[in-house]
Amino acid sequence: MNLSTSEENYIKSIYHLQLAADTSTGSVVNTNALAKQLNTKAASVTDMLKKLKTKKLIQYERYYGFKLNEKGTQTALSIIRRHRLWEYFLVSKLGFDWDKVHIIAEELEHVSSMELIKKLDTYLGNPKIDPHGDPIPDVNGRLPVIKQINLFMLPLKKTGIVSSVGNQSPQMLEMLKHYGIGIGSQIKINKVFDFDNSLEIKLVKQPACIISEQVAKNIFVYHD
Amino acid sequence: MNLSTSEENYIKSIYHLQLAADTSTGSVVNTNALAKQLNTKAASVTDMLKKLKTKKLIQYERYYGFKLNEKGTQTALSIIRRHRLWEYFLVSKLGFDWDKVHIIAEELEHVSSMELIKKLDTYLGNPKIDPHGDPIPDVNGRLPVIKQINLFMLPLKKTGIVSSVGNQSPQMLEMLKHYGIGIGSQIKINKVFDFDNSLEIKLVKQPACIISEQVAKNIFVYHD
DNA sequence: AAAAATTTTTAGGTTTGTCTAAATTTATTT
DNA sequence: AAATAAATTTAGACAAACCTAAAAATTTTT
Repeated sequence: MNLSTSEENYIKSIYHLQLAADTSTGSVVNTNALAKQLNTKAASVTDMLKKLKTKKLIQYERYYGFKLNEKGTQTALSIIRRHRLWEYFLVSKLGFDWDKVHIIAEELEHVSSMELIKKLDTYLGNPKIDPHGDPIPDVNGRLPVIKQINLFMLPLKKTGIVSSVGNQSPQMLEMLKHYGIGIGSQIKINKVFDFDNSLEIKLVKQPACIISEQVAKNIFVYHD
Repeated sequence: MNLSTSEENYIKSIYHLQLAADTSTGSVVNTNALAKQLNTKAASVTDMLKKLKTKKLIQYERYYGFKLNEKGTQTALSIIRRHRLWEYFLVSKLGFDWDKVHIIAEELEHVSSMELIKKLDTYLGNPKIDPHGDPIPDVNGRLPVIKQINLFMLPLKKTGIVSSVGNQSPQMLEMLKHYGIGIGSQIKINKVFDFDNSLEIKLVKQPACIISEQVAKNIFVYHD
């Protein structure tokens, strides 16, 4: 099934709105919300909904709302997979800051080669979490169960892999850069100082250093 | 200047046709040739030429042919730069075979972020030649003067960097994979056996090995 | 349960990039 | 230099994706 960039954007937005939606209403999305999300007008949304219905990607009854069916959901997950893998690439390989990658990944995600995504995934080491801490769906559209915890909760001497950072202000980025902490960094807690809850941490190939409780609480690690 | 994917493809094709054209005619391109190259019809080309003229990217007088002006040429070189950097990435980092990357790079080249290309270039080590042996324009649209020579011509004990391969048949790819030779490999000639002109070569982190004259003549190296 | 407000859809247009078919212009034969 | 052929352009249409404005359906208010 070959989808246009526009169709893909609609599918992705519907997916995100469904997730955010009240499940009690059956995760049905409404036209205005989608129009707002996509920065377009309600009339345009209706046009596209008709097309997505004929392509059998959504369930849609006019005036009654709409939602992705199984095929649509799988399509959305595949697009999200591409988006998040590219974000991971941009941050971990090209050295972009977290907050700059979304717009670029938004373009890259529409490059459709299966082979490309397969090889990119392998090259990146099959990451499970993107730089914002969101899970990356696997080839089969399955979302990994993320055992992401606050660095503060990591048991002493156990290795965690930095998966995301809560505060993405330039100040925080500067500090993390200084400590050499980035997405994917292997990190261990050597000691907790009870006085102020600061932590002595150890990163691979770097001397141990101390970070404040405040910093630690903004760092999330992947830990199995 | 924000160009659509279609406009970019036209600009790129005109550039390539101009290069291939007889310079005696002033490198002027004709409508049918462009239509054929772009897999479209002459009428569509005429439509687009009008638009590219109003955007001041080409010189165009109806019935008299057309060519890129300075602005158009710079635009073309920027697109070609993106294309070739992506091809380099796909081969050297993701492990694609040379002959599979063109179609994918054709999509990636339209992702427009300047920052992305700048960082990609740095990440790849500012390559000068793409996997097909074609030069990669620099940020300012200057084409590097390529000192690409046949491996056979590389002076004994001097290091060359593999830049391209003449024969891209699966058989050749298999053989190169076996020897661990790829684009970017650092290669040295230890010895030439006069008997059959076979070469003893040495690659970084690999034991010396011997390749036939026939193989050597299909390998091109960058050497300064 | 009417009236009012909101949401959604339809109707009819616009732009981009394409097309076919016909009309022009240029080039080549004879 | 006509006649013929080839290349190019115009004219008019079409699909995709968007728009505005008006109509229809639903929901909320009174």
